[in-house]
Amino acid sequence: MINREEYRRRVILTAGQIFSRYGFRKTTMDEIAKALKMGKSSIYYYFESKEEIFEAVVLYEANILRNELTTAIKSVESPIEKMRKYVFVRMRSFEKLSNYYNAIFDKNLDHFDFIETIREKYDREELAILRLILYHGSRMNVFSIDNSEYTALAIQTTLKGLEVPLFWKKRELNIDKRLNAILDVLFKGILKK
Amino acid sequence: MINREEYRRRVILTAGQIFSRYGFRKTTMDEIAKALKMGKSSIYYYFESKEEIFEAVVLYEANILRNELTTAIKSVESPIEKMRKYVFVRMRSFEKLSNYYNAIFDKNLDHFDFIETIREKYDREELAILRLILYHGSRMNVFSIDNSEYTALAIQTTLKGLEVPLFWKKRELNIDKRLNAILDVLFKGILKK
DNA sequence: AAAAACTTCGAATGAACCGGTCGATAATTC
DNA sequence: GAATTATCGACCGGTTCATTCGAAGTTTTT
Repeated sequence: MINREEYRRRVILTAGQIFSRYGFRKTTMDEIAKALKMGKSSIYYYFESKEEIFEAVVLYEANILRNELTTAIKSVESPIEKMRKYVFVRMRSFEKLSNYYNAIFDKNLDHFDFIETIREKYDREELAILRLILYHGSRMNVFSIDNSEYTALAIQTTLKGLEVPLFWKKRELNIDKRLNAILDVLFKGILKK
Repeated sequence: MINREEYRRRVILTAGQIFSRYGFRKTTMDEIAKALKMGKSSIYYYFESKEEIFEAVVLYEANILRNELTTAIKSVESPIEKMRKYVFVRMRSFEKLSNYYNAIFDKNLDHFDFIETIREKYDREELAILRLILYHGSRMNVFSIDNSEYTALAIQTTLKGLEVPLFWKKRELNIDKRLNAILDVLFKGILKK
C-alpha cells in the first residue's frame, strides 16, 4: 500500500486527457488502461467505477481552475486588469472543460448530481472573487459601485450566459471578441467619469 | 432522382466534421443522422455503409488538400516562398487529417485498402509538385540541384518522417519549429552560394 | 388519377462492444 | 512461507451500433 495515491493520481491525469478529448461516454476503460499500460482490471483496484474516475477528474480540474484564477488576479495590480484577466482565464478554462459538460449532458445526467455540488461551490467562490475585485477597485477609486453584491452577481450572470453557446454549439468562435465587448460595456458603465 | 448528389455532398460534409472530431470508430450513424436532421435509415438510401461514407469523406478531404496546396504555391512567386508555403500548408492539413488516420489504425485496417490507393496517388502528385518547385527554382537560378527527381524524393521522405510523431503521439508540439529547422537546412544546402 | 418510381423513417435484429467481476497468479511484505 | 498487496486474462450480461426491412409518404410518369 505504498503508492496508492500516486497511482490514483496517474489514473486521473491520463483519464483526464482522454475524457477531455472524447467526453465521458466515448471514453472506454480499455483506452484508459492502454494509455496507462495497465490491465483494465487493475484500474478497478484503485477506483470503484468509471464514474468515480470521472468524478475525480472533474474535481481535479476544478482545483486547477481555482488556482489559475487566483494566480491570474494576483499577477496584476490594476483593478481593470484584474477583472480582465479573471474573465479571460475563466472563459478559456471553461472552453477546455466544455467537453466534460458535453459528456454529461449526453444522457443519464441522473447519476452526476455531484457536478451540481461542485458547481454551486464554485459559483459561491466566484462570487467572492468578483466581489473582491470590485471592492478592491472601489477602494482604489477606479470603480464606482453601489452594491458590490449585486454587481458581482450581474457579472457572473453574464459570464454564465456566455457559457451556453460554448457547449451547445461547438465551434461558436470569437468568444474573445464577445468578451472584450462585454468588458468594454462593463467598464464604461462602471468607471468613474 | 433530382438531388442525389447534393444529398451525398451534405452527408459527406456533416459526417466529415464528426469523423474529424471523433474518428471513424467513435462516430455513430445516429450522430451523423441527427446532425443531418434525418432518420438514420435515410442515410442508407444515399450510402451503402458507414465505410462508404468514410471513404467519400477522405476522398473529399484529399481533394481539398490538393487545392489548398496548389493555390498555396501559386500565391507566391519566389521559389523559396513556394517551397516554404507548400511545406507548411501540407503539414498543417495533415495535422487536421491525423484524426482520420487515428481512426483507421484502431483495428480492422483490413477493409481500408482504399487509403493506400489514395496515398500512393497523392505521393506521386506531391512528388510532381515538389519537382516543379525545384525545377522552377533552378530555372530562376535560386536553387542549384543535380537531380530534381531524387531531391524531390528526399524532401518528401523528410516530410513523411514528420508525419509519424504527428499521429503516434497526439500532442507532439512545435511542428512549426521543426519545420523551420528542416527548411533552413534544406535551403542552406540548396541555395546558390 | 392510377401506377410506378423515389424518398423517408420507425422498428427490429444480430453482432460487437463495454463496464464491471472473479479467480488465478505474481510480487512484496512480514 | 504465509499473508497481503497488486496485476491481469477471461468472462458476463446488458447496451449500443450498423444495417435491414417494410410500410408509408411523396413525386413523377403514364
